[in-house]
Amino acid sequence: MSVPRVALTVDLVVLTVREQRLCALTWKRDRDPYLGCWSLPGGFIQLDEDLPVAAVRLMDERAGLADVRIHLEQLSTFGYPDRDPRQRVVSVTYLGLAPNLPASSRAQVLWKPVDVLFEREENAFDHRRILREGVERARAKLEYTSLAAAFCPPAFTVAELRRVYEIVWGTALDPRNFHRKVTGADRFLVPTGDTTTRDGGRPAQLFRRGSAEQLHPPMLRPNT
Amino acid sequence: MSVPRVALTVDLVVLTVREQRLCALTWKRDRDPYLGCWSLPGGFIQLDEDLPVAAVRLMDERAGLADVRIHLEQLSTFGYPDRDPRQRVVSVTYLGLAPNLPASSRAQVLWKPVDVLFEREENAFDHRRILREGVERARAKLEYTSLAAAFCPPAFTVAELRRVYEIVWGTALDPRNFHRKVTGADRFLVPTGDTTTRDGGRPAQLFRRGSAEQLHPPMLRPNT
DNA sequence: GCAAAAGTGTTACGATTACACCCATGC
DNA sequence: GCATGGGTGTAATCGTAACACTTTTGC
Repeated sequence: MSVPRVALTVDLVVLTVREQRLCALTWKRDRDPYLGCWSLPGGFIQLDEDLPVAAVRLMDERAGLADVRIHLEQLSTFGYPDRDPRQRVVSVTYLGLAPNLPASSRAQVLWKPVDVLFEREENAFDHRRILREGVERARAKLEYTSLAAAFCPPAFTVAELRRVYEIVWGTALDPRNFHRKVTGADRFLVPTGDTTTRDGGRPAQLFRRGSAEQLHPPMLRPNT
Repeated sequence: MSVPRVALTVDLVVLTVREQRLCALTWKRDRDPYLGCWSLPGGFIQLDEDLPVAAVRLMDERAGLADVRIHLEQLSTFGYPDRDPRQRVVSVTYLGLAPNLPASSRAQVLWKPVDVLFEREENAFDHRRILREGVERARAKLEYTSLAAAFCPPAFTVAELRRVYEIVWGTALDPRNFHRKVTGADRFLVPTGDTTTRDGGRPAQLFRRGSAEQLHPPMLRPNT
């Protein structure tokens, strides 16, 4: 049986919160097509490699985030025929959520605020659309999962967690109600016993992520 | 540049509600591998064809549901190296939700209850896992979208819609609270002006789907 | 009349909101 | 002391769950 074969890439939407903005990891293209435009880090899969394995490998090779335990999940697969002008390329996309870390030391790999990527800079292929899907997935998942903590360092305060929600959603949240809700959610946060004054004011308790993956009840975005 | 190429299939999880059960469309394999086992309808993509286009084409060729306007959305992509014993095949999967219709007249294509497929019958490839993902997606989407109506005929009663929820979720719902909630949800249901006594008892209003895609507020499953 | 299913009213409860208020630190 | 942010208490409101009750048909 002879069947058509296509080239298959894995492309990564890697998000973090840094300097009060939601940022994505970008790769500045140094060859045609789309020379000089930003693209998402990614690459071709190998023939003996499962898709999540390829995503982890490319997170190392292209994003410079090796050995970082970050959340990775599959987004959509894009495959309309002319999305790459050279040949038929189908792309399986993955979403990664990372704490605020330096990216690769390569100048080609940079964190950029997603609003800048959406509004101003020239993008390669259909990567703006893929980025938008990743950002929307992240925004939605903060509501009903504990993934906001994936943007935080190992120990963090309730206010730092709240800032993640506020920055990703772009909305202000009441600090007092937020505190009550996240500390009351089952197995979301585990107190470390330490406190910090790094945010100023009265010392705040430090927490680490609990075992919960789903939030009961969910954190709902205002005005929806 | 030489890159590895893989064969790409689109496989379909097509669900309906018939005879009080949630059913999926199955294809009985007539050749090796997995001769005699059930599989999901699907097939290889063509080189000049977008993925959703291939899904629609296969819905016709393999599922026998041409010209039926059913909801179609992408599920995951599966690609671990040995999922097909013959060659590296990556499968992009789609979920389709259909009203209760006869499938193809081909004996090879049959509606089967999903609980039977999960528990008893021999499945080909990893199609049991794909089916499970489709069923879980459908169950989750009934909560916050208007997709339950995709299982109903063009005009339906509130009780018929409720039975869809009850069968897909496997839980009983209070008919009175359900009625209030769905008729109150913004643009979910539009009265046709007609009534029917096909369910017995007092005549029930007939509705068709409104323009809402998201439900505000959502329909929540009991006990979760 | 009686069974069956449609549809409405009502009350109790749980979660969310808005905001008053107190607490513990740095300076 | 005073500014800053951490954290608790409380009352109004909204949505839901449970269930009594009325309505309209077929037989």
